[in-house]
Amino acid sequence: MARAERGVRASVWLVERDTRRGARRPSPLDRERITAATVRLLDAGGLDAFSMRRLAAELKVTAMSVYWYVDTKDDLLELALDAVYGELALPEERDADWRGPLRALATEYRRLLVRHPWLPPLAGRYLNIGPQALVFARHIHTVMRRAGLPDEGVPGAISAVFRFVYGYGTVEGHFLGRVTDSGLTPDAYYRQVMDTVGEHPGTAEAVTGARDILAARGGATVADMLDRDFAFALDLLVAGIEAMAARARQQGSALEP
Amino acid sequence: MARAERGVRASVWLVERDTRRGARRPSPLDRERITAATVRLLDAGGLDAFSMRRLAAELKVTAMSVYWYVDTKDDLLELALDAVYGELALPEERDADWRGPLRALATEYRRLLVRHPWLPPLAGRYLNIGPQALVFARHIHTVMRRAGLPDEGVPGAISAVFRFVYGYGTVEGHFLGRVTDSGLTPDAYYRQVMDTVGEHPGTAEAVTGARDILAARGGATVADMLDRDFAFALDLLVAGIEAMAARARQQGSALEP
DNA sequence: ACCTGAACACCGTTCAAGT
DNA sequence: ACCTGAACACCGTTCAAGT
Repeated sequence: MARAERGVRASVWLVERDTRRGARRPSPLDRERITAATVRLLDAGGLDAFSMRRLAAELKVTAMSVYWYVDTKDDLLELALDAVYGELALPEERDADWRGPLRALATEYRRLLVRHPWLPPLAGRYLNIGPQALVFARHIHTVMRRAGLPDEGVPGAISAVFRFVYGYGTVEGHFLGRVTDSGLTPDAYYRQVMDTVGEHPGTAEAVTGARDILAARGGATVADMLDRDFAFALDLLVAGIEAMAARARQQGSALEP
Repeated sequence: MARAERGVRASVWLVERDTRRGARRPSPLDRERITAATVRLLDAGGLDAFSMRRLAAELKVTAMSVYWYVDTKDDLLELALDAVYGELALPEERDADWRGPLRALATEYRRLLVRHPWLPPLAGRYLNIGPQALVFARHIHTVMRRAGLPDEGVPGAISAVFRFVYGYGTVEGHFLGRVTDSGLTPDAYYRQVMDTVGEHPGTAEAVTGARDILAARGGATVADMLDRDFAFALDLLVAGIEAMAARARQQGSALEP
């Protein structure tokens, strides 16, 4: 594999690739196949359980063969990271309004993060400049620029929405992962954690509030709660964008003679 | 160390502790000292570089001594996680308005995440029911309940604000970590990444937009940009909360005769 | 009660060697 | 051009043994 010679090695996506693959024989290995196997293993076992050796075993190959196609484990994870961005169903770019597409992007991103709980740590770790990530970023920019915000406000508004979704999806994904590990239903697991926390002297006080909230919501499932909170937060963010856009319009017109 | 006998082992904070420490002699080891050393090592080298063996070396003790005080590495990380929540300077709870305290909590949390870039992955991984985390959570609830939102909206609004801060601080912390690794100033690093990305065929197109944004902001430093975007997002969120509260008031009065 | 040493089953990665 | 095997310097954790 060609190696970057100079400067900071910032990402897989910034090193030239040899074009030497002549498909000279049907090798079981290439970057796509390796990346796909990586995603499969990450989905099945999570980030901690993933190793180059396990990947090699999955590909029925010796541990070191993979290193012909990839410089380091980090590079491989960066490839897997970008690959799953390709799963996002992106809305039509020509939509007139910004609200619908923005909600669609946020919802898709949330689903992606929950489906691949290993994604958030990687998305935080690397530069996210792979082709699929860039397409996603472009969509986000296009949509947010249509919201009527001042230009300087666009990056902040994007952060408000998509850092929120990132955080929300991260925590939700971990929660559901623990649920799976426990072998219980989400609701049974939630109740069990609440009970355990409630029994413990140091933490009991903290749950009484949570219990009240739960009761006030009238027997909704955990999944319902997660959906409702997400929806409310998204409504709040859309309302916030509208308010900031209105504020900018007012200030703009106040400056005119 | 006493072990949890039944149920899902969900957290260090849910196992009874023996009260057998009689301070019978000035041992160099106890939970606090071990936790403090863990935080020190995590701050210095990050999560990946941290190991039980390195920690033991730092404490001038054999690798396995630590296991007398702590069941697993996970438990230790959970202790470190909660310990740093104790660094948060929390606002007075009796403040009349909610806006100031909410901004203060968000800003403090952002600073904490950036100061300890190993914190986000751990905060995502564990249950966050340590004593310090609970104090923080109680402050958040108290403040948000004063914003005039309907009760069912409070969890969603908390998510909107603090999942955003979580995501923002995570990415910011990683960025500044890469800056430190590069040995460059934040601005030089940022320029270098932009240049490298701009030179690369696959990614070049993506930066032209970013360059324009940068130019439109008129020579601000990277640190300024991060602060401004965060401030704008926080304004947006406060405006969103106000809008949702107003909406609830309207619907409430519309229902009256 | 607290600490140690040896051992087990793993890691990522390098490097020389095979075909 | 692609794949292998042996080796290096690590991991977290168990377990029997020391004081």
